[in-house]
Parts: sequence; C-alpha cells; structure tokens
Amino acid sequence: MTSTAAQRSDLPSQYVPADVEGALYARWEERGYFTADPHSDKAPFSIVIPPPNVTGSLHLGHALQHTMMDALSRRARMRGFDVLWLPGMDHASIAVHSLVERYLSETEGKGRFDYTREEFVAKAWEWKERYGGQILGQMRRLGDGVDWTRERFTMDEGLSRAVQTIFKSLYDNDLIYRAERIINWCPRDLTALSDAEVDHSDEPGELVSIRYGDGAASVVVATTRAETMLGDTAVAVHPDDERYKHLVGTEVALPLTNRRIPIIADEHVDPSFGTGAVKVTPAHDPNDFEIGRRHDLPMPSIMDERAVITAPGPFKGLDRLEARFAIVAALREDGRIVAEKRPYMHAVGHCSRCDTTIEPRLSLQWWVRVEPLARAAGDAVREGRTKFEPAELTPRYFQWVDNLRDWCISRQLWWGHRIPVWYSPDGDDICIGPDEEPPAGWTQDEDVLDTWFSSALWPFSTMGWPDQTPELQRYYPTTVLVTGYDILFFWVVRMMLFGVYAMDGEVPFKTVLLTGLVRDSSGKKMSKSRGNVVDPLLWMDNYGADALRLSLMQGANPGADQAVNEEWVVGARNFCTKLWNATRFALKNGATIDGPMPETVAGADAWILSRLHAVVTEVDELYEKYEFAKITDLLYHFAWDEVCDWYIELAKLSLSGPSGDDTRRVLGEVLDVLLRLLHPLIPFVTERLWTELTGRESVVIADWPIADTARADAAAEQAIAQLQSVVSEVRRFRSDQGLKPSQKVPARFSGTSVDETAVRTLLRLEDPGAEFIPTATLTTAVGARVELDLSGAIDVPAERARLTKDLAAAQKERDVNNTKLLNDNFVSKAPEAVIAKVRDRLAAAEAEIERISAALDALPST
RNA sequence: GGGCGCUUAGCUCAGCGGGAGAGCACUCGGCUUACACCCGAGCGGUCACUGGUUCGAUCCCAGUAGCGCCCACCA
Repeated sequence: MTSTAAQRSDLPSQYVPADVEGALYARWEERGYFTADPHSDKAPFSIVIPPPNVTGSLHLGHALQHTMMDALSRRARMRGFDVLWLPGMDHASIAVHSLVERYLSETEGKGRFDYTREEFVAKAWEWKERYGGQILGQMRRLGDGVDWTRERFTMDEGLSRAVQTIFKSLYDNDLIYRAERIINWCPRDLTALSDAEVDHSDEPGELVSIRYGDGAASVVVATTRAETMLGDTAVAVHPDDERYKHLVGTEVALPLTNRRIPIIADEHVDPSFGTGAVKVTPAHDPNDFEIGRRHDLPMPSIMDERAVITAPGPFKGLDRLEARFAIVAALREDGRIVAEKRPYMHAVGHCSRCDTTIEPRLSLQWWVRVEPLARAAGDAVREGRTKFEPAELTPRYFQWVDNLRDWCISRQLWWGHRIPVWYSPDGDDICIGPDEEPPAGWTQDEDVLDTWFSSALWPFSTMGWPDQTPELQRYYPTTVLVTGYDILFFWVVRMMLFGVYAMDGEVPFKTVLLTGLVRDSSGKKMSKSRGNVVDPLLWMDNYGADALRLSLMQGANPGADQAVNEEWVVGARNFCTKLWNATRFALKNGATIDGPMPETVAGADAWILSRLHAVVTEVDELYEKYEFAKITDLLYHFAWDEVCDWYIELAKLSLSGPSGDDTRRVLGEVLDVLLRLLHPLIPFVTERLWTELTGRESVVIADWPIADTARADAAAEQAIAQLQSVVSEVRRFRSDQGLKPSQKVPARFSGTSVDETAVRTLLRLEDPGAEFIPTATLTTAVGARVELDLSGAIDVPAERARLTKDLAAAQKERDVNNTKLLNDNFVSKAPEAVIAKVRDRLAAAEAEIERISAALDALPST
C-alpha cells in the first residue's frame, strides 16, 4: 500500500478545498468509518446531536458545536473507542406549522382550517420531505462524522412509541394530569405555550388608576390592563392593611357594568405598591387566578382565542388593545380615572416563535408534575453523576431545576405527537399505551405534545427505548452532551428530568459541555432584525470547511461567547495553506514515514522530536478540559512557528548533508504526527495531506499519537534556543542597519557552540576573509559573540539607537531586581527559588549592561 | 427582586500571586527555488477605578463605576 513519497510530490502550491472536500466526505461515509458497532469489543464513546429543527439551516452556532462534537468523536475514534455520534432532527411543531401554513397559503391559497387535521398533517409530511432537512447536507459539508445509519427524527415510529410509552407511565404514576389553569396563550399561533416558550421584555405601557365604587366605600385600583376589568370579580387588599380593613366584606360597583363585586383580603397583595388595592380578574391573570381559587370567585372569560373581547356590551368585538383604549376613554368620561402614567415600563411576555404578545388565558390543558422529577434530576448533579463544563455554569442548572413549575405540555396544533388519551362520550378518559387499542366509540384528545417533550427523550429514545437494545445498553449514558448554554432550560434540564425517570435513575450524559454564543465581529448577538447574521455556508464556499472550523475553535473558550469575523476565517485558511505547503516541501524532499525511526538523531531533528512529543502530551491534557481554543493555539503555533519557521528552514540544510536520511525520516514523522493531531479539528486538509504523505488509507482510522517521552531532549532544546537567539539578534541588527536580506556579510563567531554553517546560511553570512575587519560586534544573551564586517558601511546612529534602547531595558531590569534584593522582607519571606531567580536575572542584567556599554564605546564617534 | 459573568495592545480575546501575551490591524524591509494565503524586523498596554491582604497584586478580598446574560406573577 505504501509507495515512496517522492513519486507523489505533485501537489499544486495552494490548497483548493472545494476540489477535495465533497469527495473525501463521500468516501468516509461510503467506507462506513462513522458507523458505530454495538458489538465491538472497544470501549464505547457516545454523543447524541442536539437535533436541529427540521426547518433549520446550518448557522454558526451549529458550526461551532458540531465542530466540537466532531473533534471529540474523531479523536475518540483514533484513540480506539467505538464511537457513536448519533444525528437526527426535531419535528419543531410550531415552526413547521408556520412554514407549512405559509407554504399552503402561497401554493394553494388556503389557510390551516381549510384542511382537516389529517390533510394538514399529510401536507406537513410532504413539506418535510421536500423542503425539510437541508441541514443534513450542510452537516456533511462541515465534515460531521455522524453515524448516518442511525439517523433519527423525533416523529419516527420508534420515537413516537417512546413518547407514548413515557406518557402513559407518567400518567399512570400521576405525574401527568389534566387541569384548568391560566396558561400562556399565543393569539396568533392559537396554542398554549410553556413558560419556557415565552420571552419577557420591558415595554412602555400604561398604568391607570381607576376608582371602583363611590364615596366612602370606594377604592382605587391600578392596572396596566384596563380592558380586563370587564372580567373582574373582586377587589383585593392585604388583610393587615388598616386603610381598607373596614371595606373588606363589602361590595363595590364595577364601573361600566351593572355588576357589584366583593372586596376581599388576600396575602398576595402588596400594600406598598400603588394604592394597595388590586382588581382581580381570575380568568386573565395568573395571580388573580390563584386569588380567585382561594376565594372561590367566579372566573368569567371575556376574550376569545384571538384576544377579541366577547363580554357583552359596547366593547364586544374589539381587539384587546382597541378595547383597552376604548375602556380607558369611557372610564375617563365617567370621571373614574384617578391617575394615568404613560409610558409605564413593565415586563410583557411574547411568543418566542412569533413575538405576539402572550395572553394569559384560563384553559384546560395537560401538565407534567415536575417536582418529583426535578428533585431526582437535581440530585443527579448534586451527586456529581453529571458534570457541567465549565463548572461555573452549574448554578444556572440548579436555578432552573430547583424552581420549575408544572410544565404545560399540550398544544393546540396538529403537527406533533398526539396526546394518547381517549375520552368516552361521558367524559371519562383513558391513556392508551403503544400496544393498546382504545375502546370503541371513544375519541382521542385533539392536542399534540410540546415539541420539547419528545426532545427530552432524545438520549434514549434514539437508541431504541423502551426496548433494551444493544445500543441503549452500550451507549447510554452518553459520554458528553455539547450544546449552547442558552438551551440549558429548554432542553438539558428536561432531558435530565426524563432520562433519570425513564432509565432507572441513570443520567443521560456524564458531562454537559456548554458552549457560548457566536456573535458578530463587534461582539453583538446575531439576529435577523439586526441584519448581522453570517451564513457559515458562504464562508465554507470561500475558504473551506476546515478554515471555518479552525477559526471557530480558535475562539472557543469554555462557556464564553465569541465574536467571529471573516478575517479570522481568512487566517485559518492561510494556516491550511501553510500546512499544505509544509507537506509539499516534505514530499518534494523525500520525507518518509517508511522504516523505523532512527534511535538517536542530532541537532534540529532531536529538538523537533522533543518538542513534538511535548506537544502531544499537552494536547491530550487540553482535550481533557475541553480547551479547544488552547488546543488550536498550541497546534497553530507549533506548526507555524516551530515546524515551518525553524525546523523546515534548518532541515533544508541537513537534507543534503550526511544525516539527510535521518532528517527525511524525522520530517515525515513530524508531519505525520502533526496531521494526526490536527485531524479532529480540520479533517479535510489533513486527510488529503496525510494520505499523500503516508500512502495509507485514511487518517480518519489512523491511531491517535502517543507521546514518546524518550524523545524528550533538553540539551537539543537548549541548543536550538541558543541558535534561535543568535539568529534573531543578528536579524534584528541587520534590519536596524537597513541591510538587504540578500546582502552577504562576512562574520566571525566565538563563544558559542551553535551550528555555524546553519546560522551562516539562515543569515546569509559569509566566512571571514583574509581582510576581515570587525566593524560591529554582537553579543547575545546566551553569551555568543558575532563579529560582522560591514566594511565601514555601518550605520552608526542606527546602531547607537538600537544599543541605547537595549541599554535602557537592561538598566531597568537591573534596577527592578536590585530593589527586590535590597528589600529585607523580600529576602527573608520569599521562597528561595524566587530569590535565586531574581539573583540570576540581576546578574544577567549587569552582564548585559556591561556588554552593551562596551559595544557603545566601540562605536566610532561621528 | 434574585443569580451569573465581564472590564488586559486599535479590534477580538488568552493569562490570573513573583519577568505583560496571541491573532488580526498598523509601520519598515524583502518575490531568500514549500508557501506573497509568504518571509524577516518593529511599533503598540499606569491590565476600569478606589481601598485592603501580602515581602510582592493584572491575578486574592471589599467597595465604586460601566457593560452583558439568565431567572422572577409586584397589579
């Protein structure tokens, strides 16, 4: 399978991602590299993908998270794990409804209610097959190594079965119940919503104070929702409020109506807010509902499902906002308005899907009793069975899980899992399990379940639960969940609730890796309304999937948001090109991975191997902490600064020398290991280069590098450090002197053991001739002396400026350290190692000052 | 009202008790036969402010100011 690298060294000088990415992915998929094997004897490693909406398209947040999951699973595969990365999509009940409704209105000119339920659902499936799931192709473009043979959809038969099974179990255990309560109602989507699906924002409204009743028996209430007064059935005051004690138990006339309503006392009322008296509208406000329940008040509803007034009278038929305006005007006319504050900023709930103002509505819905589930889910984290990365975000989990209220799970929609409860003509109900038949003549509940209900089962429903499949037994609990901290509540908490419940207390994941949000280049949240949304597909088109992935990983500090910017993607693309050309150089020069590594090597070869294995160790440590930004930074600098800028430059010299074969082997080794280390982050370019370099099948199935501590070579590292120091110092001198890089300068070395030939070549220095005149002398920090013959052409002012600057720095260094050593407290209390270091630095600074002063003195005076 | 976090080079961010760092941007010089998507050199910061702890604070503690996020039924 191997052939010599030199035969294949025909790469062009630039990497063109579009030429290779598609074909490589197709080959990986075809060869089944990403297919898990539940019967394997390898240790399992599993991740379930956060299922994107079937309506969705890949955005930068996906790109970030998918790259992390891909990197983790590719590395695990290389390390010898049996990897399952399970892909799939969510049916996204409300989102599909909006899209399908728009689609039907455009294509057939009809609205949702022009179809029967069955027709609409059929249309939705049709839409899904035709337009849904675009993201799956986009995931392939990004390089996601998911197991497509196990792709799932939340409305699959198997997952629907899981939904029905757990629903029945919860129902039978009295953890699901039906009750009439105030719910969040979206008057546009015409459905109930859970608390999590409501976004609150402060908005300018109005606070009007209205006098109820007349004379001494009157009371003033303040409200932001004057229109709901039509449904008032009481006025409440605090029981201890002396101002109103005498009124409790009496009645007042409700303005604009003929009704009289009682004044009641309830602990909920805050006497210090407003007038201390509050109107009570049990059918249109959650607090008022509770008060109404406590006092057994009537709960008349005054609006329909579209938030249009239904209460008889002049306001009937008005929209809630029109009604508010009209009612305040009418009250004003009646002289009942005591005060009006406008604008009055207060929090208003909005439908997270369509942004319509939520209407609290009294409604009969299905609920999950979360308290017992939440306690178990909280304990799982308290006991450390699930850990959060970064750990700082753990309190946020508890904030959620410890304060959950019952979860409203029924939705007045058609696309989704229909509630498996049937009603008899007499109104009895029965919950039907997956293998049961409802009694004849009974009818099924019309509602579907909240989309998040099925998502909450994802870690086990996708693996075949409730059946005890090999997958479920092997891959649950999953190794790690990677998701944004923004859906901790929506999703993570609920998976914990149901996972712990359904799987006998076993958590759905051992670690939850929470990523930050991807923001625009100035750190602003991306949103359609801001118009700053970047399409990752465009960047992939222009720079390649690897460049996108690498740029995202560069900014991926645990739990922190990151700003992205096209220039970073350009930089990442440049890195890929750099790698490409380094490998191209290696191939051109006969680098190889064939044959055993030489036991001992010298000079730059020894140094780079020492560094390479240190990097392997470090990368492994950083992966344990999910430090993607640091992993990327480390590999970026190792590859670019050390391998390309120094090692390859030095290798150019030795390739033609006596140890050329060693260098060819070492160069092959370095690139082989480096490409394997980089593969999880940038799979395409590394695959292309690695197969070219090694002639082997695929880096996807290559082994993860193992650090070889025997290659650690402190002496070699020190020697190269010295060489680098000498070279840098001379380069700086040349640059300050304005010498062209191409200009050759005679030079003489002393006091150093660096490889003179190497240094001369790198610096374009010539051997000293017979008439060598040392017009400049450089002494570097490592004690090497370099004399250069500029034949009188030395730029004295430039050199004086350079030396003066160095002198000032050295003097400052001397003073700082000297001061420390003169401080008795420091000398007596600081650790010995620190003191020794300061002494060394002082000595070095003094030597430096002497050296520079001498050089300055030696300069010809002008 | 609770909870969390941030403030370090022009920008985006690392660092977090003993010498201020990276990428990009910027300046200067270079087509040095892997790479101009490149090479070499350089400029750039009283680490938000005020106190405290410490021999020593960008780093720990307290407070101040500004910014951000999450949660919350004060009408």
